[in-house]
Amino acid sequence: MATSLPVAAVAVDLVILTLRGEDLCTLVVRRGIPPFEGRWALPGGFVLPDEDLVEAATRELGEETGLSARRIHLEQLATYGTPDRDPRGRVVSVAYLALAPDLPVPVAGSDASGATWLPVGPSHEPLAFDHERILHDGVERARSKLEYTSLGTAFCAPEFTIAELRRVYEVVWGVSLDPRNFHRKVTTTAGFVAPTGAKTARDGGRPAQLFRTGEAVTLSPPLLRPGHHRA
Amino acid sequence: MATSLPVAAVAVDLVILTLRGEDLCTLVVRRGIPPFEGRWALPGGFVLPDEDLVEAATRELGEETGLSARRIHLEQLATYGTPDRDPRGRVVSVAYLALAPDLPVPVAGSDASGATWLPVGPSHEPLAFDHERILHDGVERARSKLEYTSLGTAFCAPEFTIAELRRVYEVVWGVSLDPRNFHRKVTTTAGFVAPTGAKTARDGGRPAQLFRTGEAVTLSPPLLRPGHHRA
DNA sequence: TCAAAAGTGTTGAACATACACCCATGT
DNA sequence: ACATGGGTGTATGTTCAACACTTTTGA
Repeated sequence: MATSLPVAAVAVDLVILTLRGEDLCTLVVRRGIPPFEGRWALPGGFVLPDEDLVEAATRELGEETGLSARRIHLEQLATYGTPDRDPRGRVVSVAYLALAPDLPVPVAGSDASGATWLPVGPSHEPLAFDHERILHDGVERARSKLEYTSLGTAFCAPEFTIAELRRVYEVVWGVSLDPRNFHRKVTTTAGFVAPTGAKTARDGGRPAQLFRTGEAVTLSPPLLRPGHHRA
Repeated sequence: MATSLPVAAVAVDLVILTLRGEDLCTLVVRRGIPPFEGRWALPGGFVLPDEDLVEAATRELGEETGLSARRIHLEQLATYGTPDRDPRGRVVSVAYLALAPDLPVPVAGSDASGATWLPVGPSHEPLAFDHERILHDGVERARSKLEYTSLGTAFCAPEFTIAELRRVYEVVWGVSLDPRNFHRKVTTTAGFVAPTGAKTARDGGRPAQLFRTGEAVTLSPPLLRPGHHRA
């Protein structure tokens, strides 16, 4: 290719969402070098010369969480390429969205002096670059996908109870759902969840059946109708 | 930025969808130069050094259709960056999806020896590069968005009748909808369409009210419940 | 007067929310 | 026994697909 063609550095950035306690959290790393030194940023890095985009995202995900991408839902979110978004030069960043079950405290990446789970909310300290916007888009995508797909199971451990799955929706949407109707809804929707046969009493009370993620399912009508649930 | 950072050319490609007769069509240009010389390809081009991505897409849209991006819905679709997707070198392409009303026959772009509206179907000659996949993703996105947003109006002229809007859904989804229930649904959904007060009899029979696009609306439940309609 | 398309009214079925009620376990 | 959460049954209200019917034009 001629050098006259316009070029840019291509990066991937990750919005990795998980549930911790009562909060929806995203993984952030402390920047150890300028620009934005000392600020939190989404994990990410440059795409290698012979690497596919999703490969680069998978690699970064593994480096940051220490886990293989198996079991972790990963999808392309959007691409951000405003000319001045990175003071070092033209960087086009392809953002990926990952949904993960509650993971151990992350290990620090090589170019970051620390990593943590940041609760997503109206008031966290602003992220570096345009990562605030990327995070916002990622959370919106997750909320929206939970509404009309069976993706909520991506936030759960390999085996989970219906109550644990329900908590996912309650935290992500900030609503309170009726346990009985929720149970009926997800267990009667073909392909949403698959019973393992096992039971657990880890949540107290009567032991609950354990389920695995079913096939990916599109819901019509959606699981939740906005405005029909208690905040 | 140091030259040691990985670089790629960044392009935008456009999936421009419109309705012509009974077909959903996409704009394609005949490639005048290698690679893939003589094959149909999606319109697109490289992003200029100081240009935002959406700016580049808007510019290409204007060059190809001769129309300003006003009135034409444009949204980012996805980004394609497999290392070998372009034989000339590493090209990362950000695809945009445009939905347009029936436009005049397009003008040929500067680097293309012809342009036409290609009916989207199971059997058209395959497009250049990975554009077949991009087109597929674009059509899927359009189908999906019609289901749970009021975006169908983007396929209509500035003023349209409910019957014309209904035809959009029937063609895009390949179904047959009840005119009376469809009418009720879109006219009673707040913000979907806004009456202009005018009437037209251009479709024959009793004159129909004319409407304009309303605010963008998210539908819950969706406009169509799969499996509830005739093919 | 007839054909064609717009638009309204109505009804039976499907579905969702709310909640009464019973089940199975730990303490 | 009782507290805790799991899970089923059921009534009441809403929404929807189907279609009978009226309205308004052109031929």
